[in-house]
Amino acid sequence: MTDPDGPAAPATRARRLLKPKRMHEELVEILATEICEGVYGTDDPLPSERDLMEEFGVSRLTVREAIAALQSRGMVTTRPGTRARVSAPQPDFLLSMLSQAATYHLAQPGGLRSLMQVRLIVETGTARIAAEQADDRTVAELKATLERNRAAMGDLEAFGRTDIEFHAAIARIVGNPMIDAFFAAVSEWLTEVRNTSLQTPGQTERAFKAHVRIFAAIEARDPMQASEEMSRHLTQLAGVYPPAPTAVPRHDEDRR
Amino acid sequence: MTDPDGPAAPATRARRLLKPKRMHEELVEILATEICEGVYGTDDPLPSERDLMEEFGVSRLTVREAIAALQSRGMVTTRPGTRARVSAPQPDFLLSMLSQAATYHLAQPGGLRSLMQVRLIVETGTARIAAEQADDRTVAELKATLERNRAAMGDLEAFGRTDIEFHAAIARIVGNPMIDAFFAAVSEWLTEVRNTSLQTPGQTERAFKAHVRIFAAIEARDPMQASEEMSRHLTQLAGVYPPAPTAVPRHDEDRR
DNA sequence: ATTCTCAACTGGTCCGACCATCAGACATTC
DNA sequence: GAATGTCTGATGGTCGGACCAGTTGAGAAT
Repeated sequence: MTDPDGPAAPATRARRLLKPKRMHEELVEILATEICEGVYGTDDPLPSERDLMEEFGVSRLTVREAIAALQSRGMVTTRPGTRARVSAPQPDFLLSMLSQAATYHLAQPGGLRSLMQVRLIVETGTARIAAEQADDRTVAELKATLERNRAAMGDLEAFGRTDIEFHAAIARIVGNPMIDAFFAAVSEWLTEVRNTSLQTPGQTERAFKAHVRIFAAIEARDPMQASEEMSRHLTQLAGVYPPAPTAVPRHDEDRR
Repeated sequence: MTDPDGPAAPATRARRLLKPKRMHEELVEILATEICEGVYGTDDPLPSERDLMEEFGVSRLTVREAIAALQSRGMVTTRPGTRARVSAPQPDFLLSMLSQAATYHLAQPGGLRSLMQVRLIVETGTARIAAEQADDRTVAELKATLERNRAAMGDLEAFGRTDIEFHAAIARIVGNPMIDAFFAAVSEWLTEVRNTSLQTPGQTERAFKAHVRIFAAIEARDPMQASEEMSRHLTQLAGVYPPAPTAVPRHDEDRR
């Protein structure tokens, strides 16, 4: 970066085997580090493109590529006519990025099993805390989602949607944004799997009955019972989930 | 994108208030969607820059910015002389990106409390499963980490490190990569907080004793006891964690 | 004090140029 | 026939220049 004539000094043997880092990547690292260290706080503008070009002795393309990369990570926000500004992390953004990883891992052997185990841990723990912390208002809200779930029997799409709402309402009782985000993410990642499993004969009835028992335990402020009912529900659910998917056909070299 | 003469049709009032999307962002969306849909599988090359320029009628800069953005998200890998290739999600990469968000949220009021609650849920659940699934080999490994933790008494840095190892060994008993990743991430995010709390008089002794009790429960294959001892340990730990941090000074407009 | 104008700053996108790296086809050697 | 070397075309990395659209703030006008 301070030596624009080449990416590195004369290459040693070991250096030949490593991928030389692109200049814009170095600039990304520097700027990202400064952002994380608080040199630039949220909503602070970064230096202008022209200033960065001059300071680091690189072309405008290199600067723009670095800004595009930071923007792509949600670290900065760009607007025509003004400098890029540091942005606060957005949960939506992070979840969409995790989705790609999640989708990939769900396609690996054992991926769904791993996620269901994590889900079992988190949702049973959440149900327990919800039963400890529920008040009359949150119980009423949870009951409303249960009624909507009941009304959706016979309509698979609506049942799946209200199923998600029921689980999310339990998370909302706890009032922890990280748990809310986990619930939202998992329901998105499991969309296909859920739709498939709900088509199993009798599965919507079984799921609804489990919801009724979970609700009753939370209404009764019984943490152990809530945790056990949720555990039973998710264990039964895991039993009707499809086996690990097989490899999907690969795209060939031609585009279309 | 299909109309390179301008980003949009004549602006309506509502459109004036929205941020016009940059062309390279549209290209990122198209390519990211195609990657997620499996049009390009892992290790498949994307079209060349020149092909993308021609197909979408944009400049090379626009294409390069889009590729830089995808690379920054870890979705593609670039190499001079060959086309960008789709890469499998790398856990290290995702964790480092989540770290920025986590660090930000930990600095918000209630952030640490939220994380500790999630940690309580996940680590008690993990301890319970570990007690169910432990065999002689994994118990011996856990015991080894406990002995190293004991040997580190009096050396705060080493105690903190072996503390992490002890918790990670519990996760390893379960053998779920997502849980392993969660443990690794949280230990990183809590580095500062941990170092501070271990300086509380008597805290290393209390932590070590809790580890002994947790180990005894897992050795005895007692899930309920393991879960309870972990819950006690983390609850006590949360009690010595520092209060929410105050706002940090902002970077001013000048660079240095 | 408020509003308007304008110039400077800033980013968005395009084009052209040159150089380094890679991969595959073909020739040569054993 | 298999292994190795050479060369060429494809490809990416980086630079510079150009032009246009958007933003902001200082100064003028009311």
